[in-house]
Amino acid sequence: MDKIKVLVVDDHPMVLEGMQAMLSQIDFVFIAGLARNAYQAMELIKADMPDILITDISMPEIGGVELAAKLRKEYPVIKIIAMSTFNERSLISQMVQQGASGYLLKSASREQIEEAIITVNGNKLYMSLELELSKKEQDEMGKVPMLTSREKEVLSLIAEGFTNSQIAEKLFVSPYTVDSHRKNLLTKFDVNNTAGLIKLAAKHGLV
Amino acid sequence: MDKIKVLVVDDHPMVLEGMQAMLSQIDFVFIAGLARNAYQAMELIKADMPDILITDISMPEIGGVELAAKLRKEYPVIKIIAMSTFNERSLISQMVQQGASGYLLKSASREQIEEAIITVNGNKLYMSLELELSKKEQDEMGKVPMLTSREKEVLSLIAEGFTNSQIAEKLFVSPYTVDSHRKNLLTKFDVNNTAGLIKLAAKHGLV
DNA sequence: TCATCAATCCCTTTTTCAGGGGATTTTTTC
DNA sequence: GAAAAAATCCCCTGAAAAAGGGATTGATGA
Repeated sequence: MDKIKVLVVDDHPMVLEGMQAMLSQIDFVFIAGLARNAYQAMELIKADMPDILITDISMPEIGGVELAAKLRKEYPVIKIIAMSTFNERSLISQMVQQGASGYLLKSASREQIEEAIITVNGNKLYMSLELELSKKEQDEMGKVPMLTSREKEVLSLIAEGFTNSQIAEKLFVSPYTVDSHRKNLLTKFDVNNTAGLIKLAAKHGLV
Repeated sequence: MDKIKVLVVDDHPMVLEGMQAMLSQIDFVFIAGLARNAYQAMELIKADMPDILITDISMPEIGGVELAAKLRKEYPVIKIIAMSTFNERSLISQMVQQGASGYLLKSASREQIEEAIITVNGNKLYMSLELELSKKEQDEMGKVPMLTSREKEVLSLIAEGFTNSQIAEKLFVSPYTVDSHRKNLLTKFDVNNTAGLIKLAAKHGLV
């Protein structure tokens, strides 16, 4: 078969170099280019359409999520593999929503990268093993209730250390209201104190 | 002059490959070896003493801090450059205490790595530019009081969501004692509630 | 040896939070 | 247009945390 054309986007030179080194060890992969940001990536795509784009999630200016959104509209053929460090798991769902077909951790081995490329090229979803760890975690992900927009606001203010009445002032509502939101969060997510709420905020990328 | 012998330790293959690629572009550097963990590193050091060791801070089993401590005792001649991602800044002081002469971010460019090696080889301290950002931050770092070992224990338990009396049980002390530690933390670090304490715990890598 | 500091323990008052119960009004959604 | 969901507001109780005070022991170090 033809070689699979892969484009890599990451703002860290070390990751870019590492990716290049590892991809060049895979014989069915052709490195279509290396980009340090979304703009460069768009140019390279225009010049030479890749089959797969491997992109970091968090980059300055235009992040991976935005880039994926753009590509889905303009070049829906390109498959996207998102890359992130361990501590950015909360962004997975966002990325998948934006049409990413794969998810790699930056701690991935050459074998995992290879597997991801093959899987995604075969129009299947690839999830890094470390990501789909325990069934428990998956279940938890599945049953995580949605945060309403107001709850997000309140939760992030709680995480910043404001008291109910301070939050009430900021949002121009009664302290009772804020307390209601707080209590809803406690019951909805089955935690029982502020510490739990802050963990929650972290999980949802509100800190 | 002779080439500088550099050994790299990191558990992420991608970083290792990236480092190798970038270091091989520096003509005065000889790559003494690449290790995926502290054990491998110790073996490679025994076989062929490097001038400089570049090590990740957070690795499974034996972390960079422990490795640095070991090397300082057994091979005090080896200079150490610590490497970390952005979000592990709190560990800098620990690393420097353990004798690290340099600090690099994983987002470093080839030029920065080169500079770090030259600086450290000349027996000077190298700090990544991004790390010495604002004076404000540095000042804050400077005036951050130390955590005693007991305070660390208490703080991490607070961050896990335990109440004072639960913590008291775990540590076999009176709830009053736990409360004292809590109050000391609040005043020492100038925060005023649990949310602030948890941020603190995060800053110190206790979560 | 004296001072300092970590770690321990005790008490009180005020504020905030957790958990329980409701109710009303918008805003979505079917 | 009716039903469901989100956002708002209110009250009460008991538990926990915040903020203030102080005291004792033991180790460390100047």
